This record gives sequence, C-alpha cells and structure tokens, in this order.
Amino acid sequence: MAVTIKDVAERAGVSTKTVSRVMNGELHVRQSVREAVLQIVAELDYRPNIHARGLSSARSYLLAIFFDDPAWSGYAAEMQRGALMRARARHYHLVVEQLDVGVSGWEEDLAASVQGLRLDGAILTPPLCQHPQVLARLEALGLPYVRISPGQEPGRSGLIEIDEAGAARDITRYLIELGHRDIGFVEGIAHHAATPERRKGFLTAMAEAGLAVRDAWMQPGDFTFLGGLHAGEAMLGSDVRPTAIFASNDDMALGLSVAAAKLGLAIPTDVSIAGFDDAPTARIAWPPMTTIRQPVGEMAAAAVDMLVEPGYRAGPVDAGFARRLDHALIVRESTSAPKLEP
Amino acid sequence: MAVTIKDVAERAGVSTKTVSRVMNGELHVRQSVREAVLQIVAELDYRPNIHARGLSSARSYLLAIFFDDPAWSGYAAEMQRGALMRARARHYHLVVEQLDVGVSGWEEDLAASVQGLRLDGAILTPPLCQHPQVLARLEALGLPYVRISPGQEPGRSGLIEIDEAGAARDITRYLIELGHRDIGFVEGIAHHAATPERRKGFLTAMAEAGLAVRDAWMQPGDFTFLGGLHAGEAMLGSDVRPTAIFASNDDMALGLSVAAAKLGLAIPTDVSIAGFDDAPTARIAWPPMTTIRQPVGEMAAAAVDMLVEPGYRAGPVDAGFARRLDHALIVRESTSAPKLEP
DNA sequence: ATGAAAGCGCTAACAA
DNA sequence: TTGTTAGCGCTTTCAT
Repeated sequence: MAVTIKDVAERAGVSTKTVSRVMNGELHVRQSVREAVLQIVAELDYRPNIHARGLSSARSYLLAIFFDDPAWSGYAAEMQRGALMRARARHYHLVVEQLDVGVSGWEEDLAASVQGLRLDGAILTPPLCQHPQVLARLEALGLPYVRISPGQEPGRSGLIEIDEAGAARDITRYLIELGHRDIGFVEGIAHHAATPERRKGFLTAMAEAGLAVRDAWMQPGDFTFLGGLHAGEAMLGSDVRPTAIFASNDDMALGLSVAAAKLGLAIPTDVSIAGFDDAPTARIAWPPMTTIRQPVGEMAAAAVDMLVEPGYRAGPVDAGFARRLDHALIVRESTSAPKLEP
Repeated sequence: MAVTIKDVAERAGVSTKTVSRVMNGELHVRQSVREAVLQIVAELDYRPNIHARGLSSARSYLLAIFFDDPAWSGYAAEMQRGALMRARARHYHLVVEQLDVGVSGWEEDLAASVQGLRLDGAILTPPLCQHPQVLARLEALGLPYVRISPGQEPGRSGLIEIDEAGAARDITRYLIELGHRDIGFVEGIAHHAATPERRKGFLTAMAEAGLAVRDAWMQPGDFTFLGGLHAGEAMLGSDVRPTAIFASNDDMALGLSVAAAKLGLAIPTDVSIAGFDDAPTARIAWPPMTTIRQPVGEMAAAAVDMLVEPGYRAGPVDAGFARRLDHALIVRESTSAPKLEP
C-alpha cells in the first residue's frame, strides 16, 4: 500500500503529529527533527493523502477555475495554463469547471463542485465574474473567489485586471500617430465588462486628438471572428471607409482582415487593422496583427496566489486584494501609415 | 455546517449505511426506502463529501486528463470540454494536468497527482499516450488509463481512436476526384502516431489512382502554423507547383494558405488546400477550409466512459476496450477542381 | 517542542 | 434487506 504518515513517524521515531507539523511548515519543531523527518519523507517518497487532509481539516488543497466557455479561445487556454502552473507550484491542485449560466440547473452544478469537492477557492473568468447571481451563490456557499477583469464592484472580492481603457487608448493613439484620422472601432459583446472600457479608451484617444468618430464606424461586435467579418463588411464595403480599424479583440480583427481580403483591400496598405489580447490568432493572421498583449497567464497565476494567501479568506476584502498588471502594445505588420490620397 | 450522511440518515429514520447504499446505487434496498431517502437528500441538498469517500473507499471520483501541452490548440480544448461534460454526467470530477516530459522531474509531478489525489483513472492525450515511460510509470502506480489515438500497442490499455489512415485516404481521394493529379503533402511531427498513418493514407490514395508523388511535394511539418508556412513556401515558390496540397492538420493548412497569399496565389483557383482535424481555425480561415472532422469531444467522452466502467480496472485489457469513432470529410471552399492549363 | 486521543464523513466487512 | 462496528489518514485539541 501507499506510504502513510504513520510509516514516516515510525521510521523517524517521532509522533504522527510531528510529521504533520513538518509537512505543513508549522513552527515549533526543532530544526534537527524537521530535517530528520524530511529525510525520511524523501526516502519513502511520502505524499500526504489529500482526502485525509481534506476530511480532517478545513482545507482541501483544491482550487477551481470556472469558465463560461462558449468560444474556447486562446484566452481561456492561456488562463488555464497560468493557473495550472502556479497551483502546482503552490502544492494545490486545479479543477477546471465549466459553468453555463444560460442553462437552468447551473446552481446545482456549482454547488456540486463547491460542496462535493470542498474547494478552497475559485477563480472566475469573464464574463462569469460579472454575473451577480454567480457571485451571490459563491458567497452563500462561503467560498473565497477571485475575479479576473471584472470591471465592477471592486470591493466585492479580490480581482486581477489590466487597465483596459488605458490599453485601448494606447493602441488608438498609436494609430493616430501613424497619421490616421479616419478610424473605425468594433465593440465587444455587451455584457463583458471590458466592452465599455475599451470603447472608452478609444473615444478618449480620438477626442484628445480632436478627431470625430462617425456613427457608422462604431460597429457592434461579439468577440467572434464572424462578428468581425460582418463589422468589416459594413465599414469597408461603403464608399467612405476608414483607413484604420481597431477591433476590441483579435478574433474580430481577424474577421476584419478577411472582410478586407474579400473586398480586395490590402492590409495595411489600404486599411490598417489592430486587435486586442495578443491571442495566438494574432500571430497566425496574415499579416501578423498589431495588438495589445494582456499577461493572461500571469493574471491567472496572480489569482492563485491571492486565493492561497492566508490573509485572503480572513478579513473583509481591502484594497490590497486588487492587482493591476501591465499590458503592452505589440506592433506587427497589420498597421502602417495611411496611403496618401490620390 | 454542511449536511452529512448522518443528518440524512436521522431524518429518514434509517442507518447511514442505508443512505450510503442509496447514494451509490447499490442493490438490496427496498424501493420505498430508497425513495424516502432520495426525498430527504433532495430536501436537505445533501452531497457526499468526496474526501470522506476517497478516504474510506478505493474510489476518489477523480479523473485526470493529461496534456503534454505546447500548442494549446483547439484540439486540446475540445478534448477537455468533452471529458469535462461526460465526467460531470457520470458524477466524477476532472482534474486537468500538464505533464511536460521534456523537463526533468516530470515523474515527480505525475506521482504527486496520482498519489496525492488518489486518482481513479487518467486520460492520456497525444503525444503523451505514446511515451513508453509515462505508460510504464502509470502502470507502476497502478492507475488505469485510456489513451487517445495512441496508434500503437493496442493491447496495452484501452484506447479511443479514429481511422487516421482511412481519413487521410478519403480526403486525398476527394482531391483526386476533383481532377487534381499534382498533389502535395505536409507531414506532421515525427513522434506523433498520427503522422505515419496520415502519410500512409495519402500515399495509398495516390497509388490507387496511379499518381506519382514528387519528393519535393512531400514536405516535413510540425503541426504548427509556421511549419505550414514554410512547407507552402517551399512547394508553391517553385516553378512546378502542385495544384492541391493536403496538410496533416489545420494549423499547417492555414500556414499553407498564407504562403499562397504571399505568393499571390488565389485559393482555391490557383491551389486547393485541405487540412485535418476541423479545428476552429478551419472555419476562421479564408476561404473556409476543407478538412477531416475528428469527433474530438466524443472521443474524450468515450474515454471517460471507459474509465468509469467497472469492468475496466478489473480484467486484463481485451479487444472490447478499443473504440474507433467515425470521422467525416468536411467540404468547404478551400478546394475546387484545378484550373485548366492555359 | 512534542505527543495522545479524538474525530472528520464515509464505506467495508460483518452480523442480524 | 438493513444495521453495527471499525477503520481509512490526517489534523485538531489538549496535554505534557
């Protein structure tokens, strides 16, 4: 059978409680004893049984990351990856859960995860992290959670974010500096918190430069390739078209570039295109896309760190439990100065 | 505190063992008693503590899916999704683990998951499922596992696959039926089991049709966009170029189409392009790509089913524990009859 | 600084 | 068909 704490205790000539103390890094263990125990642990390749731990103590060493899902974008994948690595480093395990709030019975699924697994904490990705009922349910279940880019209710829980508006402003400014004056914009899906922020950033940069924004050049979108395609056809198919378009994410920017191709417009010669996220698609596109890099993996890792921090469960949430990470403008070949008018 | 089995037993006026029997769907419980217990369970919203279960019995109700990772393709995402949904339906939880066999210490990571979590079973995705030492290690740890598309050692464990060679043959035949005679091929990465199979299917179809295959039109590849781009430049940049190219996966096919675009070749007019997998990229590409659909989600679901089947852990693996699912040819706009020679 | 005893919530083995 | 008893492996509480 597997090695248990008793085996270690016996072999080390101490009580099981002492082994437990060593395993949990508790104080009040003589240095020599600690070392001896650790030695035996290594020899025997002992690993605490997570179920025994979970049963006798409050902690399960299990964290969950919840996805709403729909589009399994590179965004979600990278986030999961970041959380996975950090959880492992912290000696936690990560359970990945999908929560489809569009389907009745999601409350059941949530409770099954939280109570069945006795989770220690949860990471909420957008747009789940903005769903009031999900938050309420988690709070009712007493489960600490951290939101990724929630964009609202800063004090309600810990959160990890980037400066969405600032990033959108940065990339818009970049287009303006290139010489563009006729710039289009494709919005994100309405219920994502990032949507109004990115829109705000765009409008701010335009206003700062004294540039007008045509109604027809503010297109709705849904963060999907197809949404970008439609927006692109609408903006580029008309007689007066923008010389540059900034889409609220890379998938839509890719749709824009396909719309341009269908209309016989070259990128960036005829129209510059910029995206947001630095998803894998941004590098796969042709030409490679100018975009904003979000440190998605790090954001997830930071969320794990916050959840496992002893202070987090405890107190009322204070300002220390909000982290804003840096974004970066990534310039690639989908943008250039506008062609001079003939 | 949380509702326990005792609460349910008390309220239902039975012993905890009876409640346990009902929860586990065991026989030998009177119908009326079963219903009464279920009633209370619903009323109290009782959920068995997975840790208590895992501690007292052999089962943990925890399954893991292992990814090698690197390219977080749509393939991996869809696989995870399929496993997730089915695991939930079977009242199991899914832990997602990344295992990088390129980094020393992976054995530690594996043991930590398997022993620490007391997993009930594991799903191995390619190319992990072909790594002899990973399999050996799992067997040493006594953990039942199911391989996805391993392509070798059929009797070593249960496996889920599609007919890789047959699928590659199908799509090649389709190109031939369109009238193509000069067809190029881009291979997958060498250590994937699918690579020789898809190659074999391609060559079979060509041989059947009595078509020669030029050496220069059999390009190496690595399943990445960039690999496809290079292969495309090599084949399409030369004077004599194929009228159609079949890439071993969609990411590479996308690379091909970008190579074509850079060289001023139109798809499918100048060159037809076909991929494999029906990844999200296949639909995002322009024009949308002809490809082979693998039922990736279903494959993962089938793997879960196999793992939780009581008979699976038990006996030596027999032929019943291999499932071959159906693939499908998906015709989109990246392929057409070749242009007539001028 | 260390240990003994009790118990977390459940199921296995046995008894009735 | 149902219940009783005894743990599973760890942490808690309370001693020492």
